Amino acid sequence: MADMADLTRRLSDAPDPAPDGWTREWAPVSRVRTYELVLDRIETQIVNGALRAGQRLPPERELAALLGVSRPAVREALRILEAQGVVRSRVGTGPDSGTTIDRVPSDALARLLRLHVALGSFPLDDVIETRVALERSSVVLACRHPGERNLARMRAALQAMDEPEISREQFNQWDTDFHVALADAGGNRLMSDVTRAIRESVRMPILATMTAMPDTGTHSWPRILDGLRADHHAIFAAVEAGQADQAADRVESHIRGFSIHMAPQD
Amino acid sequence: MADMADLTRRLSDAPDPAPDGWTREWAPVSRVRTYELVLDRIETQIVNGALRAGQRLPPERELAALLGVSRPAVREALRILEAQGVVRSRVGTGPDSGTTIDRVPSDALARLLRLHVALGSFPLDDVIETRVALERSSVVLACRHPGERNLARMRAALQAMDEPEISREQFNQWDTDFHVALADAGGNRLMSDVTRAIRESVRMPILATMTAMPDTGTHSWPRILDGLRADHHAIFAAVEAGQADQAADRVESHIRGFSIHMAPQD
DNA sequence: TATTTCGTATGGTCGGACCAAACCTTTGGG
DNA sequence: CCCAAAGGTTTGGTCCGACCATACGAAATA
Repeated sequence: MADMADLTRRLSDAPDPAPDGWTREWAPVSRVRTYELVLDRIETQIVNGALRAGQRLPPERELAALLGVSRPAVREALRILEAQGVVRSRVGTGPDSGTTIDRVPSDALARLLRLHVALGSFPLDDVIETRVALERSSVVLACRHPGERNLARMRAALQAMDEPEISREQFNQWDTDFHVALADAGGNRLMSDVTRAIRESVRMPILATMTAMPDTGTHSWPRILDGLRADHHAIFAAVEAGQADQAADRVESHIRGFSIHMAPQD
Repeated sequence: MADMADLTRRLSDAPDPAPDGWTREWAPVSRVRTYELVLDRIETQIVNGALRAGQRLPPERELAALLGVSRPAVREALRILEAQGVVRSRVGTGPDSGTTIDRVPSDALARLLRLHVALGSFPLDDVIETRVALERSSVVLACRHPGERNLARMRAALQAMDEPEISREQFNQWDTDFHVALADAGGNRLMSDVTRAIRESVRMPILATMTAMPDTGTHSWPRILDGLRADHHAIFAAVEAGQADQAADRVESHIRGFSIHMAPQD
């Protein structure tokens, strides 16, 4: 509990900042919601380094009492931290029980981007452009030390995507796996997490584009499919051979090549 | 309310998926928390496109009744969406009141990354590497259409950083502004938001590094400061002149050059 | 008509209660 | 003495109901 010292000051002790020249009673009421105060307090501790991965927070009831707020307020703050992959709550009395700091950012990132891509917070072209930048860098890193495990994942995805009767859904799934493995092979956790989040966030738009493709003709799905397969094999070959520049260029043209078929957002 | 059709099915109506061969009563109890069900329901509507930016959600009480859950459960889900910049809640009765869908991802991204960088979810080297990749791309884009407004922000930051007696804190602040303006000038919202989030997430580590620098000697703060100033002016000149490759290289060497002074994470 | 007042819808906050899970302790039998 | 069963304790999960504060809109009033 020594590290929790800052949590023991009641939130109400923090004086409201009164704007210059205004009397205290005419100062704007605190429109800061209670859970935000709790959140700020915990986040400050984390940024200060007082709270570290693996550490336990006080029980909800105790925390609420310490901060002078209600349990729902504490819970709302903890829910947010949990959704951010910063905290994990477990019932019971064991050493793993209660609320502890843990760091699992990738799902949180993916959720966040998925929602905002769906909402159109980011133009699709911007997402594509960012994806190109990140996957280029990832693949360059991957060419140095790909790691047999990630290479195996890519091989499995390649083989699955070569299946003659593969559906668009299945292809899309394996394509995601391929690119995620590629990003992981780069060995950069942040780049990999963001890349995975972006790839997953465009999964639905990509699937919609694939589904809209006709079964015959120049821009038919079978033709596109063959092109994508060839792209993947070429990218993989370049990575395996350690040809960074070539791999990066192939990834870029692969992504851009498909994206021209995607309709702009409504 | 037509769009809310899917929200009118009570959550309890969804049958628990019983594992194959297991009788219903021996099936594992739902360890899925109630707020997650609410969250999934709303997120699905967003991804499906049934809920769009600007639309209003039903009042909390009504939503709770519709879904057959308690108001705290609904509130926890809404708090998470609010922390993700997906939703905004306002009291009152006006047209802007209640909970509406709005999209402000940048703060949410920044918060998320800041916490995870502080927690060491990402090695500092990975953060630097990602920052290089994104800022290189940003600056290349910025060279095409910088936009007078962002150029002006950069000029202001440059001027402020040239102040002879500037403190490390102030310099760090203006440096952040400079890089954020640079990212904005690229015109790519996602890249800009992620870049800003990353730059802000390393603000504290960078400040700590600056503060640890001695006042005299080869690696003293005054010398480093002069180098950083020169870097910024060179980057700005390249952007203004539209020399994309040069600008990108200068940004990269600027970031890497300082990062070698940063201690690895504990 | 303009202004004030009051009602109403809505989120914000709280306290309390009970449940369920998980571990720990005690108890009792062998 | 050991081990299994039973019960206790801690902790998060869920819900209910109440009350407050805000902001708008409608009704009453000058």
